[in-house]
Amino acid sequence: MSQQRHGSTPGSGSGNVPAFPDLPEATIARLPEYLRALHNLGEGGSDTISSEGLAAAAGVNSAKLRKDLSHLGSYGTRGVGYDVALLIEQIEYVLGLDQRRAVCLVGVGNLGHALAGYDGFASRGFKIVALLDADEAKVGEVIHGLAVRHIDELAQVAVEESIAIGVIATPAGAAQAVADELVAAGVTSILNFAPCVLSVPANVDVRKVDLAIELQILSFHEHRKATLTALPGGRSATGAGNQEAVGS
Amino acid sequence: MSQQRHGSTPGSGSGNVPAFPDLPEATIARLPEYLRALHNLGEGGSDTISSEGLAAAAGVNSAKLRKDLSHLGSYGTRGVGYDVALLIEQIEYVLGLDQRRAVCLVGVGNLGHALAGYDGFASRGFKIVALLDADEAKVGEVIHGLAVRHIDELAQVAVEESIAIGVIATPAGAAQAVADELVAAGVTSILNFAPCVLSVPANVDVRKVDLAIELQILSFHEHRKATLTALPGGRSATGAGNQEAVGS
DNA sequence: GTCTGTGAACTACTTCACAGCA
DNA sequence: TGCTGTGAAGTAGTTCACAGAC
Repeated sequence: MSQQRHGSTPGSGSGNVPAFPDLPEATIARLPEYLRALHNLGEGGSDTISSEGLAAAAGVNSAKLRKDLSHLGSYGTRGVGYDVALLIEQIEYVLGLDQRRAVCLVGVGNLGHALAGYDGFASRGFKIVALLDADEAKVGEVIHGLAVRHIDELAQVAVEESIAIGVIATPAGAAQAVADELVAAGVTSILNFAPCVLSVPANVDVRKVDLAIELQILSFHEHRKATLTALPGGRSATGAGNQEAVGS
Repeated sequence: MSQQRHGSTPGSGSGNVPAFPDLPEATIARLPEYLRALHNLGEGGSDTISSEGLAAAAGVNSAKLRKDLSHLGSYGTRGVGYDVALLIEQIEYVLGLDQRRAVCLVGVGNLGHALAGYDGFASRGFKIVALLDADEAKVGEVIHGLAVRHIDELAQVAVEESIAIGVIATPAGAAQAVADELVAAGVTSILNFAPCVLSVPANVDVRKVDLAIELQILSFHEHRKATLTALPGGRSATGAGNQEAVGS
């Protein structure tokens, strides 16, 4: 959150590895969107794309896009645009997508089941390599080609499969215990679908997705729109912000 | 961020409807968290809770919580804390949860199937009242007590069931067409799980959840942590932000 | 002329620190 | 005294507008 420094070398001019850019959180959250848009454009055969065009494809304004990309370094050409292939490569590098990251999923209930088979993970470089559950009745069940193992095997699985990211899809009551076990097993990134706050050490990153919260936020806006249009001085229904994207 | 006025009457002394508070987006996104924490506390039997206590339960700091709640009005007592029941009622009112909002889900594939059965919706006041899909093979299938109907019936369903929120869980290629149909049917809030940008009129609110993006953000942080600890001058793994919550 | 990269202005959000009420 | 509510200060993020490379 503090200073932002782009691609140039850091103080202690070290090797050939580009210094790791210190990107604003908001930028990081948008890079995956740009990447997806670029992949779509790449399939369309374009070699280069203007900030205006890419911004439109990603649903942001062009000034924001240019500033975001400028944090990665200069990969555009003035008067021309950005080289699609080069930019894809660069964003994938920064996001760490050039290395395959193994994911384990804990909790194979209703939601976990769907996540286990979600195409979007595999198609974007993430592979679920282990399914775990506390319920003995589920252990052994094969879901999308992977057998469910018992949660007690977590530590062993984490080592065997070099788990990078743990996904928690258990009920809220079990989530903290699972998080503790993930942390103990050396996992430092957690995606939490359980509706609860997790407490973890400072070096562990947690992201939370709560589907009901999203609906509640929409509900607020419905309520707001209804109230404003019903009010005497109410202006036309053309409200404030729409198209809020998720991401901290 | 203009005026904040609590439950009392608005300027143009109209009816008994309290003026609708103009809350910052960031605050809105946190209200559901506070609500969940309050419900947990309420079950524990507490009548009042301090900002410190509620903040801890919701995973934020207490100054932020107090400022957020102050936007709703004064529902705390200095020297004591907040009345749990009163605060729950107030937050539910603002979020529009006192009226039941009907949800329709379009796309009953892998993910849609899970969403149809997701407990978290029902338990927090949202009822999925219709399932729709373009695939004739799926039409008629009963999922969690609800029969799948054909997407062409959308307009009819929207009226019959007074749909307030549409959830899109189709593949990316179909999402824009579905969004257009939802808008045409008068739906003004959309939750989009498809990995694509939707374009909608200004009065329609869209929120997007992209599960792969969440993983990519975590991947970035994994990459960052790995790079920093590997660097000569690398500081200890105790990184910057963790526990990022989703929400714009 | 075109379109990127970026200082500067602006807006939104967070945190501090304390006045003031119970 | 204890704790809320809130101005003021600080920080992060966005948008503008234009210099400068192609």
